[in-house]
Amino acid sequence: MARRSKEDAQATKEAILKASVDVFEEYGVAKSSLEQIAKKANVTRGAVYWHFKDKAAIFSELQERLHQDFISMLVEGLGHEVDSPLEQLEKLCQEILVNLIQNPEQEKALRIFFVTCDYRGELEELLQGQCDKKRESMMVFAQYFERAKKKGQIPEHVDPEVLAIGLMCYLTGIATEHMRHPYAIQLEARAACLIKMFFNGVYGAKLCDKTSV
Amino acid sequence: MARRSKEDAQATKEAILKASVDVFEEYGVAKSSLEQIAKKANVTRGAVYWHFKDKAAIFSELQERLHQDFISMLVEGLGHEVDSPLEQLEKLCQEILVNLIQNPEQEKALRIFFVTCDYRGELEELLQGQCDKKRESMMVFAQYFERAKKKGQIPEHVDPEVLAIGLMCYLTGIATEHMRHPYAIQLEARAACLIKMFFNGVYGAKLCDKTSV
DNA sequence: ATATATATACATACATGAATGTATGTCAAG
DNA sequence: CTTGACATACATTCATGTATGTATATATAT
Repeated sequence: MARRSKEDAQATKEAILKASVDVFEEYGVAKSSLEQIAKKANVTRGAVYWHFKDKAAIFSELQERLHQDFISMLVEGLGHEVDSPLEQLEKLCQEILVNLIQNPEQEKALRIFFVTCDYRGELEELLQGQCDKKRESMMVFAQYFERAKKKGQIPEHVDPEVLAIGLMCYLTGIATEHMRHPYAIQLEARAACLIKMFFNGVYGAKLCDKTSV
Repeated sequence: MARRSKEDAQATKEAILKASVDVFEEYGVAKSSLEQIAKKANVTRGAVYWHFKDKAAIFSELQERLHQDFISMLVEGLGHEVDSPLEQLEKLCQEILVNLIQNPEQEKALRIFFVTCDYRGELEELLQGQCDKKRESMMVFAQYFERAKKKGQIPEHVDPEVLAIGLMCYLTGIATEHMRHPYAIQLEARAACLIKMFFNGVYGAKLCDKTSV
């Protein structure tokens, strides 16, 4: 039963990660046992403990990978200058949501980090990492708004950072609600509309500036 | 050591609920043991099992109470007709966030349901209840928008329900981000501004209607 | 009003199961 | 032949649920 070349080892590690996603999603991170994960990956707990220190280590690696994908998607758009950064960002946000609906693997992963996991205890330190990653994304958002401002598409007194924060909250709110109560908000039908609502506010001129309460 | 009149019993039940909030918040719902809760409430697990079937029952009662408070706060505003329902709702939303910051007990409770808890396993059925309650709140939101529409403050083709969904997502997004990463979004300073951003979008005329993609 | 019975409101003790981490065994790759 | 890549076995912890004990409050009968 024993085969263990370098590639084989890497393959079982991937299998463990993949199995973890499924198990985490089905039972919640806290209630998933390494035994369940091992079984789903067709290995024993011995293999799991060989590749990972503990459950938190598995979780951490999954988190790392997901955020990497997400951010690279955002940054890609920044690559080429465009006439209307706001429209570009709006499209991007729609794509993010559509992607979420159409890509079950990604949805599974996101669901784990936002819905089916709490960070108290062993995972607490990983929250800091998550916060940093979000900050990265937010700064990318802010760059879009910054560009729009330079083009005069956003009033001078508006702070791009606040816009970025608002957008981030809105997106995570939509995603979370969608994943927590799948049928409730009917995201497929309403994604574009919901995003548009937000950007209407951005285009508007009555936004408050940095110094307002 | 034993005193157990009707009122005493009620008091210990309250003590258990109060202790549960603290323990849940500190360790996460999944990792909290009834022993910890009992100790914090100065009783034994016997008392806990007397008043509640299991941990899920405690959680359920906490959830029930919180949503009740929240909804009654929303509905209260509906009581009196007002010139500008939109402004009224905007103020209400600001109040909700400010309340969140200033009322630590409420923040603790909310944190439990949004951040420090996952609903897989024993709590899964409670998600349905949560969904229903949110639906209630959303319908209240929708009523505000409906009124604004009747007054011609929102274009005819706009669906109040979508507005309500968007607002709900936005609010939960802000609350969740704030509680997950307390310092990150600086809610105290930005609450009003963030809310205003959203309502700018509502006042705008370019919103999509029910039939748009 | 007093005595008695019963249910209430817990505390204590016990049995069980599940998950964890580690220690050890094993076999093929390098 | 040594180390990497696991599988197996073991010891321990810990939470849960239940069973049992018990003192008091409250209802009931006298």
